[in-house]
Amino acid sequence: MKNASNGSRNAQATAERILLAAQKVFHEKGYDGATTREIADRAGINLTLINRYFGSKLGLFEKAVLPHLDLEPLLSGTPSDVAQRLAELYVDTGPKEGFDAFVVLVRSIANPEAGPLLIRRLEDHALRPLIDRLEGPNKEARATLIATQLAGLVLRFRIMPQIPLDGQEREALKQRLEANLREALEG
Amino acid sequence: MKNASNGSRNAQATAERILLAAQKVFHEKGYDGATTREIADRAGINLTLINRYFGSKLGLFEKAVLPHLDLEPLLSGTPSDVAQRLAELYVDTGPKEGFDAFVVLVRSIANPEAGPLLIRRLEDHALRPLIDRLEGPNKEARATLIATQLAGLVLRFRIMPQIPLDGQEREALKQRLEANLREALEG
DNA sequence: ACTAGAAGTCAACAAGTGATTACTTAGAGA
DNA sequence: TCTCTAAGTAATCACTTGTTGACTTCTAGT
Repeated sequence: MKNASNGSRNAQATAERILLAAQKVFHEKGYDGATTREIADRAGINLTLINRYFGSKLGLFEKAVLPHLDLEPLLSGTPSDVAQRLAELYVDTGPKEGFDAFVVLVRSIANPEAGPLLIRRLEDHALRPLIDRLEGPNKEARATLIATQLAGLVLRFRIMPQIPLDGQEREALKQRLEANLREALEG
Repeated sequence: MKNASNGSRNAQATAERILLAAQKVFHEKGYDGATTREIADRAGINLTLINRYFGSKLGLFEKAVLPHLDLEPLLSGTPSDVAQRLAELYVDTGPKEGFDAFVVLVRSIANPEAGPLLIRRLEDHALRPLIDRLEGPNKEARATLIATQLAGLVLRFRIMPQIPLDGQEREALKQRLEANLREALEG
């Protein structure tokens, strides 16, 4: 058989397990706080396989995190659609589990190796698509206003969710945010 | 003489030099990236003095950074004053030198020891003063909108200043931002 | 069944980290 | 001048981290 679907000794499946574990650990601890040993333990694989399959910790980071740093999928539809979608998504007092590349960005931006990669990726796959999506004058200014607003919300609701927010206040915030976003999107 | 004003062998002056060096290094590298050795070198003092005067790296962080994490000084005046001041201050394509506690916040938020300290401090000396300053309904929602917008701007202009912004776009951004801020401040 | 090569394991290194202990030196008060 | 305490220094520990090279085990193709 050419492609072993057996559980053990499957390089592709192993690499996938490493990627998934890496996403979780990078999400929780950031680049500096994440250790290759913890990633290996959570993936249930041997430590050295990380270097074998991804070259280095940074190589793993690039494969596990960078591709998911992308705003484009959220930008389809009318300005009203987009504003509503973003407000609903980013004013989120809910779960903190799972993997969020933008959370990883904030928690890894200080690292001198991961930081520049994240900034370039953010520029190419978040700022740029946002600018290109806009019509009318001052595209960059409006895109910046939107992007910075979203970045702040990531910090507030996904990184420091410990600070509670009343349900009514949350609704009010969502409405005001949506209005601001729509205005910036429409021009 | 009771208080030596001589250059050498002055504990207070030495502690001050350590604090200043620590601010710079924490600003540039964040909590994880900053090493006590680099702080000691830049301060021109012996490594062990850090632990003698501040107990630990975290103790130094608390003394050097936390007190400066404070939004209150920027909140005096009318809503228009505040909005204009904040827009001028945070849409800043200028220097990246010096010490900015909010930059340190972002670059250190991932650390499991420094992070919680920063969040608590931010809540008490940034969010809370902002809420208390507002009048009318939905104070928390409006304060959150303002705070998150400012946080995003810190990320955009003080942490990733590598991405340039045209002067005209910068002016447009400032105007739009100021309008948004004023609206949230006034209610 | 045999075997070559892929997949996985083991032990360890080299560098760097925060922190501690014991020692030396300077300088103000007697 | 002498001395005693505070200020400063040197050496090093204990630990973690990313990474590597050599070894073992499994499995697909013959």
